[in-house]
Amino acid sequence: MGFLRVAGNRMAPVILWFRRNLRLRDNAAVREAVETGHPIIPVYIASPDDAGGASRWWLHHSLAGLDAALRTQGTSLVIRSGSPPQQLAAIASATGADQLIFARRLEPFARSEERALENDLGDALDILSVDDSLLNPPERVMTQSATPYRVFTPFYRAASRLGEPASPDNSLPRLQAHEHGLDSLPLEALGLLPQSPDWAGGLRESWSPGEDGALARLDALPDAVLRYAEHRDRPDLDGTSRLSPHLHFGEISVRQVWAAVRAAESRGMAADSAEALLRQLYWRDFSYYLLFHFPRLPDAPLREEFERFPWVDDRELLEAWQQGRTGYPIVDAGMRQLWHTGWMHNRVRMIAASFLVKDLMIPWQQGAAWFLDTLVDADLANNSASWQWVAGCGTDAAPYFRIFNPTLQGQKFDPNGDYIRRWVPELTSGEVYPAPIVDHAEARDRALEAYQLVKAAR
DNA sequence: TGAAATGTTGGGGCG
DNA sequence: ACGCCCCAACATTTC
Repeated sequence: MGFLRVAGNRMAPVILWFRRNLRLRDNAAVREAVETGHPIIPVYIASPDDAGGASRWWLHHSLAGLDAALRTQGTSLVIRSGSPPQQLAAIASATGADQLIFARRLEPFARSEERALENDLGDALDILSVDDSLLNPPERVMTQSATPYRVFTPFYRAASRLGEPASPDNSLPRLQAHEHGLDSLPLEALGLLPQSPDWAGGLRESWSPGEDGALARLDALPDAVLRYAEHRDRPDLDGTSRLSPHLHFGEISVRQVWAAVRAAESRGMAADSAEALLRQLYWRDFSYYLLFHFPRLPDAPLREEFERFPWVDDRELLEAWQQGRTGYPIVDAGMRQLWHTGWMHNRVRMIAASFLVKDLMIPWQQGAAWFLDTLVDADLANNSASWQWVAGCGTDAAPYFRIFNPTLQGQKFDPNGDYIRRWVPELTSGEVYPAPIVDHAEARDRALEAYQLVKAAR
């Protein structure tokens, strides 16, 4: 494309629509916008999935960080709410912009947004959507018979054969500002922060949202996950990357994470740890892949026979689980860590989820909804795929009869009890701790019995 | 990226 | 010395 810097700069501006890619470095949409040589109007439009209390808190700070970074370059983020086609059309007609650039998203509502955009604005605007969020776009990994994979391992093999991702471009791009005079909502107007009460104290202590915070976490990666293969299942040890919320909001790219792992490997991180960590990135790809190919993933079981599973709708038990008073220390510790910090160790997520779905037989969708509301890394694809996996109704092999014993899991993965004592202080303080709300052995039998109905219906 | 039930083996106590 | 039993350790099967 010709690059002409016209005196006085009368070139039509480009709209750069930020979505779940709230960073400047190694951002394909930013790169495309910069390469046009045209002035850029950075835009964010409040979206229906700006949902979930903890996630909204994060989003506020991530947007604030992006806006601050843009302001150091003499521009700023135009913040709107409403339907993207309407808002973007209004911006285009007010500024004479003739091009729109954004990173593609894979969630069902986002895809229909993008279709509407193409329909409504495709004639007036040159629309460029780029693949940027995954190692591989979801269409690229298919079976021989051109159907989507349903099981992780074959997916992983096929995706790995496509090679490693490109090296990230970690330089800070320069965005040419455009004098647009557009209205922008103050960030506060989006109402993303908790008001009264302000429950975000634990979140503030635990996290630094935004691209700077993400890069700091990435810098800490080599130390944090040096022994990932041995430590990743130990909630008492702090051996995971804690990158999930940064990745969810696109404050860093998957390529940057990949490169950081490879770099750590070349400086002494064991190969098995590096591989295990990279494998997690493929799990993330797989979740989005499943959501793309099976858009009902968030609400309907992929194994249809589970529609007849006799789930129990019990508000009191659900609340006991949510509030961390099930009487099972490892479960309660996890649920309290979640409530306090907006995050839960992955091993404990599996244990807590298994308890809800199998011991209490409460529908997995209710657990998924709670996680979406309380996790700072709340992510429709990862959350839906993981809950279906735990519930045994997903495509992957996690048979329903695999039932976690919360006591054994605690002994195995929190052998000294450090984790449970940290989050359930009454265990040591002598305060009253609830008796188990169900007997695990009985609950297990009941769940297996219920599973017979599903099997018989198959 | 389970756990419990059931089966098998082998060492050691003991009559 | 030998067979019998107990039971822990490990393996396999089942849910």
